[in-house]
Amino acid sequence: MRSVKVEDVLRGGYEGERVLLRGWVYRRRKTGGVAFVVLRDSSGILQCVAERERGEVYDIAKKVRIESSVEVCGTVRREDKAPGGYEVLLDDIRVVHMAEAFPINRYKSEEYLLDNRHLWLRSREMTAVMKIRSTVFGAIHEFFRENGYYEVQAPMFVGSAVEGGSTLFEVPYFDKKAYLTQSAQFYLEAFIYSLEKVYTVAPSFRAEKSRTRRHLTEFWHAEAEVAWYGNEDMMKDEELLMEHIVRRVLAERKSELEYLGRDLDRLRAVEAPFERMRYERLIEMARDIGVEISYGDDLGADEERAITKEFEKPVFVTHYPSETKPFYHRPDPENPSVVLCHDLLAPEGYGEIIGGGERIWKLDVLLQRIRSYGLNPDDYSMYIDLRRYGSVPHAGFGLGVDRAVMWIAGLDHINKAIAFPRTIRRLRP
RNA sequence: GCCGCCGUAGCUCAGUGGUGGAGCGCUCGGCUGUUAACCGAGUGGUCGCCGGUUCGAAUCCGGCCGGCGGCGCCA
Repeated sequence: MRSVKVEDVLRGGYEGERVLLRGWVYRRRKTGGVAFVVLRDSSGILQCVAERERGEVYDIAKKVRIESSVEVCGTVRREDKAPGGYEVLLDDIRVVHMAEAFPINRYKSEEYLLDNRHLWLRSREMTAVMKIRSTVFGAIHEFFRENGYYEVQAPMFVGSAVEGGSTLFEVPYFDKKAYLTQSAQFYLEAFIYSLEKVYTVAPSFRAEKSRTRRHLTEFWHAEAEVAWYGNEDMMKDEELLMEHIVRRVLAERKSELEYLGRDLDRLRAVEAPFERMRYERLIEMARDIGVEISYGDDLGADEERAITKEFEKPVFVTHYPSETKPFYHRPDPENPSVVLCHDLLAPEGYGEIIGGGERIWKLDVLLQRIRSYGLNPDDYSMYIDLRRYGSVPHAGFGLGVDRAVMWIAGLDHINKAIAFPRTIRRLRP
């Protein structure tokens, strides 16, 4: 007999029929006359009933431990008292593996769940998040491929820094030192001279000793770089990308969002275009709501939260003072003290999920910038070289995919958005 | 890097100077339909580690280790 999925039974497709189901024991309850085994598979949970008259089936059902793997056979019937409205009256049950006492029970701390993430992964909550995450990654690839981008791959081992400020993880590399990449950007810039529109989805590593709910040391980075694009061109693709991701999740993962308690109307509001706001205006706005901040300051976490709570959908912040951004951003020809860059801030206090902008494409300007930032041009020889042979205006961006998942799923911590989070204090499981 | 908090049974916690506890889990038994079922019995400990104070330390003091939350830094 072919096995069926829980979700298909719950849709009513097998009412009155005998079915085979495979899965894990989610809950077990027993009374004198019947034993209930709630079965979990990748598609949902379903109540199965064993009646005492069944003898051996009942004896097994009342003894099987939570999270044991089982194969069951029985007849599907409607039952209003069962979760989901259907249940299976068992005529056979086979314990594939009797689980040891499962260490996670009704009482659980965040810390314990992180220590046991390999087991907590099978919870309904993590399952919902992982399904949403899968849809987000799929939607990213879908968007880029439908819009003329080529997918490329950049190295994870690098010989020197990409951005000056961020901290690098150092790893032994034979008789040399290597570093783990913090961004594929410089490599993507090399690809635009042949492929013009490129993207990559890969991990980035940052050795920042950040202790916040929005930071991972290893995070998934969706980055793109496009020849002949300016700052505004790039933002147009980004808002369409974010709209596409959110629409996909709403279309395919509604029940998972609802399980997580996400307010769907907040996501339905995410439609392009997004507002563009100059950094200068943002500072004024921050002052209007009582935040003490002066021009040239980078936005603190409190300020960012306060401001993004004012918005219904993501908002672009542009034209930051050049000293608050990395050296490679192109200065605004109309006001060289600011750069043609943008951050995309997610609403509801989630904050920055994208950083991007137009790159300096003229050799002399780039060399002058590198020097004025106190950096060594030798460390950027490849990057500089790209400005010597048919340089073109171009722009790019990087999306923190885990942050996007956190926002879309409405999670309160980024470590709930990734299966095995790596943070300053957590390297296992 | 800075500030704050926590560490006692497999899990969640109570115990704040005098013989280490409860609920859940697990094991056994009971109950004719449960909904994180319920009832009864049993099981379960390096009180994070090291040192100090004391007649006596889970409890007070010092150091260390591990973790959590927040800030700064960033996607």
